[in-house]
Amino acid sequence: MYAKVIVDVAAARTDKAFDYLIPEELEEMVHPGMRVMVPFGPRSIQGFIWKVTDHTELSRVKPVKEVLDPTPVLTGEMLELGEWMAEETVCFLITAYQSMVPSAIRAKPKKIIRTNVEAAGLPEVLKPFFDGKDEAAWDDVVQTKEAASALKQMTGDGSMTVDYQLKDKTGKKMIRMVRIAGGNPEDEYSGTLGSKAVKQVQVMNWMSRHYGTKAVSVREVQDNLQVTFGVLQALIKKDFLLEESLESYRDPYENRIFTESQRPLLTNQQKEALEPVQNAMREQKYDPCLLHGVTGSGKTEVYLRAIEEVLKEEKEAIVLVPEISLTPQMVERFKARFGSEVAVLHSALSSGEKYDEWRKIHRGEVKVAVGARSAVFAPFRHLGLLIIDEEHEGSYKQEDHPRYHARQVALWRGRWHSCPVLMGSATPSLESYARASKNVYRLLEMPHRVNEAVMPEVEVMDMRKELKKGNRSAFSEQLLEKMQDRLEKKEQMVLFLNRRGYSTFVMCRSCGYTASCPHCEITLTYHHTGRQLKCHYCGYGEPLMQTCPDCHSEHIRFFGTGTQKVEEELTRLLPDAGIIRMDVDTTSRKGAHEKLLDSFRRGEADILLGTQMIAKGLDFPKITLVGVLAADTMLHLPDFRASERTFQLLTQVSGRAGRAELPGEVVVQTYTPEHYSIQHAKGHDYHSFAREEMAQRKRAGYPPYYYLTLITIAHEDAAKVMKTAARIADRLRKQLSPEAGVLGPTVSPIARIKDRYRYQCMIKYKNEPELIRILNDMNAEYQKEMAEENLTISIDMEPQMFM
DNA sequence: AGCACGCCGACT
DNA sequence: GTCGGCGTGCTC
Repeated sequence: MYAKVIVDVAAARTDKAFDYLIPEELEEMVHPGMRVMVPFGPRSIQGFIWKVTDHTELSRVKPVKEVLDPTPVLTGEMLELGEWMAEETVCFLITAYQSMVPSAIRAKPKKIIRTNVEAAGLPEVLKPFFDGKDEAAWDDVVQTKEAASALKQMTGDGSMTVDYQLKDKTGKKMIRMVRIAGGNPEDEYSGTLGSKAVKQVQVMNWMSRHYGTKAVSVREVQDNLQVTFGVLQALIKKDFLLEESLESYRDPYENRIFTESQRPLLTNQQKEALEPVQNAMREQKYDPCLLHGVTGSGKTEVYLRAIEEVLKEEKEAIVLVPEISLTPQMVERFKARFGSEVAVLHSALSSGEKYDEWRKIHRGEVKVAVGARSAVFAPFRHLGLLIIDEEHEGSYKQEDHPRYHARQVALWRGRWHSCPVLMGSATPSLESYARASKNVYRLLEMPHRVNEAVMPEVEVMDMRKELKKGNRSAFSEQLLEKMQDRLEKKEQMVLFLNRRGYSTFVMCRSCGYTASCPHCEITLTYHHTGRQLKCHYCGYGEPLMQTCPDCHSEHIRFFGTGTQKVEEELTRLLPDAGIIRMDVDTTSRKGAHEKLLDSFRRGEADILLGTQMIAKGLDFPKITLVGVLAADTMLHLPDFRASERTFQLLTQVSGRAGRAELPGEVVVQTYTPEHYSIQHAKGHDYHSFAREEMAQRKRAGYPPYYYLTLITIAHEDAAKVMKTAARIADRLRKQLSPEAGVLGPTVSPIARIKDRYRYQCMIKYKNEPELIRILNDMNAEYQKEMAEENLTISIDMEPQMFM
């Protein structure tokens, strides 16, 4: 028998299956999807068994060295899904498979040197590394040239051998347990143990009374009886107790009690939305559904009810949530309803925690997986439902290889398992909305808020007028008045500004010099903490200059406004207000996010000021005012989705106001109040916005009318990038059908990142069956240049970002 | 991606 | 005459 193995080397030339002989004694236990160690050239590497066959075309194959898993880590479904992903996203097969398993199981083999000579016979330079043992770590030895060359000589004449030792990168967590040895515990141990061993008698009596012969964790015994481990050790030594270890999970939510609140009654529109999903589930039918429900219409409850149905059918469900709305509040709702049936996959978990959650799913110990993008690969075998909350979110698209879109993967899995896929949003992406309009997806509408709550009043402030009045602050007069009003009433408010830092750019007023990153074609942002200018792309930072480096004038001024500057202005304008600022700079520490929100919930501050991350899912009853300080920050980005994103953002943000009894109010400040995305957001009118935006897309030839593929070429040498980009564009124009449009090459919106110049080409097409093949051929042709000259050509099918 | 093989310059 | 530089090519 032979195994076709996909080896763990992400390179074009190794992007295929390699054949290995399965030794007879392993034949029974080898299955596709397991990880194996295989010899590969002079080294030993990891790989996935892709297929098992009884023949090979090759005359000489090496045998599989070691099987790493007792059961496959990749199911048959995953193996096939990976093939599809590799094809669709133009990535290596191994890259696709790697993205489907937790990083913890990608153990890196450690190189070990074993010496076959006596310590005395070792060269002086090598002696310290062995130090009495016959093993040393390869990485340590090759640090110095002398040792490395001595090593080379020793391995050359066979007096040393190099081995690969697989060490578990993240071990399973073990709990130390003890149990009473022998068949029957006694009633009273003071006789058997003697009266001197008071503590030991106490332990034995307590254990026999409470646990009989069952195992107890050492921790529990210690906590309950206030004894040290020494006491237990003595008992183990005397064979009164047996020591055991139990494999356990790291539970990030341990010590937290989730109380099931009263299950709310469904509204009629919720029932109507739920019904087709339940039907599809019962009929075991693939059925993609787009749930368009306004903010506050109770989409989450629909999800929860649909999952209840899945569990009744003894099937499993995946719930995808955007990373930033995967808050403890969100998790709590699922944990409260489904308890220990839920696994949570979250980027903030440690790699060990992620591994544990993954294993619970893999072993079938849980039935529901809630998580961000990568949770779409949860290794369930009997999926009954996939849910994608906030379906329109761009973060469902992975921005590095493999550049998959979780929505596409979810639909693929839904088809595989013949089950419904429920995509929910208050502001569906136009791609999905267009598909729903063409009945490719089933459209489910929930146009009303629960409890008849009214949509908040949205007021649009023209900041141009404020400027004319001489108001140069970040707040319009009206907004400031309303804020003062809320402070007096002791109500809470949220201020939203999609820009962190202090100011967008720093300019010299005398000569017009602007501070920009020396490595990227981007202006530096001033951060007040540390008085530094920072690049948000490569992390470069420098202290703020006192005088202009060009003309030496002292007229350095800040332009644009970031969260830090607004915070400063707020403390000046409203000195009595308590302010909490939330952005990547204040929430980078683990748990900081939650802490800030808790504090706001408890009413310890009046104003929550933040970026993107506060736009979603926060549900605080006392918020009666939401201010969007600069609605057009994202409107003028070089991205055809700019209007859509602005509309989505404004709608999400206004959804924060007035969710409970108190009516909410929204103030949107902008320099372009007439823009349709702002006007329709004001009117809470998704359909009109969609109609107008669709017309725009049609006119300009963008999705959903056309598909896009973005090709970005980057290199240190600007001339080389230009030349290569032009050659690629020519090539594509020749090979693609005349209907396909090739735009460019043009300079990328960010012309240089980390000292590399960037050009891009865009392909627009409707139907181009040969595209994938053509792109793969192109990759193959440039592969040499990419490997040798550090040229990168990245292919992004249906990109979400154009930077 | 590694890693070895192999062919040229500056040292004992 | 050797060590070691990194170009070239392969890995079942």
